[in-house]
Amino acid sequence: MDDTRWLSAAELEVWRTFVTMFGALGEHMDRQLQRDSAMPYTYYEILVVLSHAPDRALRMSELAGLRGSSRSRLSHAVARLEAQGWVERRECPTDKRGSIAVLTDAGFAALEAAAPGHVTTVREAVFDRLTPEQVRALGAISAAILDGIDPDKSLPGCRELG
Amino acid sequence: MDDTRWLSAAELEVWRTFVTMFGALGEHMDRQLQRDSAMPYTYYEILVVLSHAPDRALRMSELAGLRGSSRSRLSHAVARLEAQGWVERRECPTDKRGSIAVLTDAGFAALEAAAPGHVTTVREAVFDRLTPEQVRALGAISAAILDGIDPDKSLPGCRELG
DNA sequence: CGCTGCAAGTTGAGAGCTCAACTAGTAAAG
DNA sequence: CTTTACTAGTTGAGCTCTCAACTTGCAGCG
Repeated sequence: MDDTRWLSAAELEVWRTFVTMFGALGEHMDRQLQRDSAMPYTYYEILVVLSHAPDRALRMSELAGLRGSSRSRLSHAVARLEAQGWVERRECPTDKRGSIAVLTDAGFAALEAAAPGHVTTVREAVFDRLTPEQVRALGAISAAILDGIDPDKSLPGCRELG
Repeated sequence: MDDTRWLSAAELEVWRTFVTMFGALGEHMDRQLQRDSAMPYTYYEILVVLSHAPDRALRMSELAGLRGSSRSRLSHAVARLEAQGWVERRECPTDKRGSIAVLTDAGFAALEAAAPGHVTTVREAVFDRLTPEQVRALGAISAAILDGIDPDKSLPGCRELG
């Protein structure tokens, strides 16, 4: 029954540190955006993705895919963003089921206002604290873990089939 | 106005990969525990900390400190765990304001039942995917980031003040 | 003792997320 | 053209978390 491969003491310590950092960093980022720009991190990310899209518009499902978010979550989020006037929903001309989310000027302005504070927080909390080597390592480690969870979501360069 | 130190292209890519991994891993861990053991990851962690404490008991504030959780959050969580019969609340004999959370036998049993699946998930998602060197790097990186966010929470070995 | 200030913990409202239905439209097969 | 299967997206209930009060008790000072 118990063929569980438990963690070694060293692994356990790494895991505990990692998990703690995980929670603290997420909270830190979220709190900064909430405080300074009145939006949760998730919504910031939606605005970012939309702002990079052609015409600042994307179909809901594409947006969900790019963000690694569920349809339901995105639907709730966009409803909220629409109520704030940062995003608009339009009908999709080629598929009547579809919905297209468009970043409004107000949304773009909100993003522009929020970005400096956010980036500064990222820099101070992460990049300023790591050596260039560690930054590279973090990228590789993240990609490896991501690849194991959901190969579809991993960035280009994955060459394994299992 | 704009003396923001923006991220370089390389940094941005690391950040995006990291954030995506962040979200995916959290969701992955949470879903596994929710599915197999009917508890969120946060609650699992509470049970773990309690199980390691002397007499499987801790004051609320100590528990909150060890878990890096807010008092409010812990209070809600323990209320839920108490309703499930996994934790009991007792009065603190030395401080009538205080409350002591105690892990029940049922709670311990639930933890024992949940642990193998959880550890296996951690191993498969993280440790099996990284080289020993990457594991060490991850520990160092996590500690460095954690240290920057809240020095109080960082593990022993922090020797900076400024 | 009687204040004032602070710490421990709880509570309730509100926000975001998940999960499981559900609506509506597309696509493929007969 | 109808039936069936599937996809896009939304909705509502329930859960956890945050934030801001609020209650209760401790501690120090007069």
